[in-house]
Amino acid sequence: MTTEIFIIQELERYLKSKGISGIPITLQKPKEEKFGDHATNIAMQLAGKLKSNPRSIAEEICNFIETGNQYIDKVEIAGPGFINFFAAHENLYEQLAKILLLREEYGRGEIGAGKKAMVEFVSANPTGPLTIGHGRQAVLGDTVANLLEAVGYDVKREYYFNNAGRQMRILGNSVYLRYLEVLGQKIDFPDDHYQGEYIKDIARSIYETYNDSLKNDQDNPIFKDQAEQSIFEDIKKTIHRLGFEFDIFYNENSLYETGKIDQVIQAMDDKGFIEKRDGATWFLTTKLGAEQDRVYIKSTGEPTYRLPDTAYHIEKIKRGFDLMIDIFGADHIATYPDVLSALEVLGYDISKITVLIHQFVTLTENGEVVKMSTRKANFVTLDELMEEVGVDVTRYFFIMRQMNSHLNFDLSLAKTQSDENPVFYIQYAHARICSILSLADSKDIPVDQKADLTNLKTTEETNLIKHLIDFPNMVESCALNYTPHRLSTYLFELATLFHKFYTECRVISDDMELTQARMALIDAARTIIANGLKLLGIAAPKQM
RNA sequence: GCCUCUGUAGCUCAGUGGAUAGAGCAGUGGCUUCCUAAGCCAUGUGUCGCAGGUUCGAGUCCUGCCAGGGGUACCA
Repeated sequence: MTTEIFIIQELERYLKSKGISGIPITLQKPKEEKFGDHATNIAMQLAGKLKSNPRSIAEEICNFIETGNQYIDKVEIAGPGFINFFAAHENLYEQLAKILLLREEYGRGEIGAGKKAMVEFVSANPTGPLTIGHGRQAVLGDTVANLLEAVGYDVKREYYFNNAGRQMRILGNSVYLRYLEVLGQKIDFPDDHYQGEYIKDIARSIYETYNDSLKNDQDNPIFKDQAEQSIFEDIKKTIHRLGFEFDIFYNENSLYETGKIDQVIQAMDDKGFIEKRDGATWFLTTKLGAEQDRVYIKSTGEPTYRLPDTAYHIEKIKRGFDLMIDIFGADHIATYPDVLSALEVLGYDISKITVLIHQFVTLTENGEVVKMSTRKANFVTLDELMEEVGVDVTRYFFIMRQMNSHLNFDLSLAKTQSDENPVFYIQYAHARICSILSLADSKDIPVDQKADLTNLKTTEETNLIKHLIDFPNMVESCALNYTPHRLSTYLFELATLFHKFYTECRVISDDMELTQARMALIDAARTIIANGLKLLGIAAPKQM
């Protein structure tokens, strides 16, 4: 039982006694200390309903609920009718002890227990190395998955890809042309082909194996296949370096092989949403209120992305997930509504599908915008970025901003001023704690599980405790609202509170009781920082 | 044109319909016989793009407008 839960129960008891229902009880954390630890606006919400003024309702509530116990110290009415609750310290200590008991498990929840979730992200076709744009999506997807796991879901990370089609043909031909170049032929390399240096590397490795035996064999699948294999290997290495693995690589091609694509067309036709026109097959989205119809199969016989995507989502639904998350970049914002509406036409429940859109990363270096494109060669790869600034900084930068804001990644700043980065500030708090604990250890002062926590009385100490015990709420809120960036903000604030505590309160002193209590406190802080950083995929170093 | 994201301090950005809108960076000045100064403290900065509306209460929700990003292909 926490103070928060106690307050909510008391307020529910009050509403019940008045025979009121349908009023949501919301607690908020006041920004200022003088307004207590929790506040509710319920009196103001009730004012209209009870035809009374908020302050007198608030007074009635204050008299109704029990105070002076282990949960609430006192209650005050303020402003237009806020009821401010001051948490009893007893409960703070109780929650703090819980952190030390549960350790790595503290912050984990049960909301998703027994449910299966899948997060589909990155999903870049194997035409080139992962770029910084993919990096944001990779970190976002992995962190969302971590958060869902933390609240109990069984989560699969899935990468959907297509190794057929026009782009892949161009990729194969790009390799072929570079291969001819290796053979000393002068070639005319088209603009729409893949310009990157990695294409030349692949061509050279083909030359090393086959010499010039393929020079008149432009259509040999070896060019595309070698490129795909080599590029995919690199992509997997990059992902591994970023600190996670995909559970499933789902090949779009399998949907053709098993006839799933044809089944979608057939089913859509049965519902009357298909029409052949101008040699193409159309999805009649105008029947659903759209401005124009969309092409399913081009006159060349090739499907557009909508068709396989729809088949893929049907498969996802059939695989029995309770929650399906798609993560797309802003350039795909127009692609998913067609897929979802097709699923609805076919009678599938799309309420379990959540589409998260993230905005682009703008890369700047020396104040200038660096344009990124896979086909043109002037991109900075995710690998190069990690090389420059490290994995921890990379992950932190990508997660620290809300996903639908445009992320400005200042490369020169990340390179040259990385020691002023907030991620080091958080890691430093962790390292400092480890340092104190190891010093205590060398003096034969162990962390005592039975330390008397009521010795923690200063403002710095109680502020730190209050923030620490908010961690489970934070994790749950970040997971359910898909706001992973808030976890980074939370950890930054936690580090601030710890550094302030460190400055004001000496941990190891002659007062053994106080020393033990403070060691318990910093041990709890270390645990929360480590748990939080783990969710972000960032290391918690013991020393820096 | 239509759809969509964004607009908050000099810069980069937080901000769950609540109380006097915050942090980092940049600037200035201070703090270390003592557990890591990668730290702490002090100092100043706002037409929350503009105009209406809803509400007891709006940076937050709604409408319109302005500016920027991204879509609006028989590309993905």
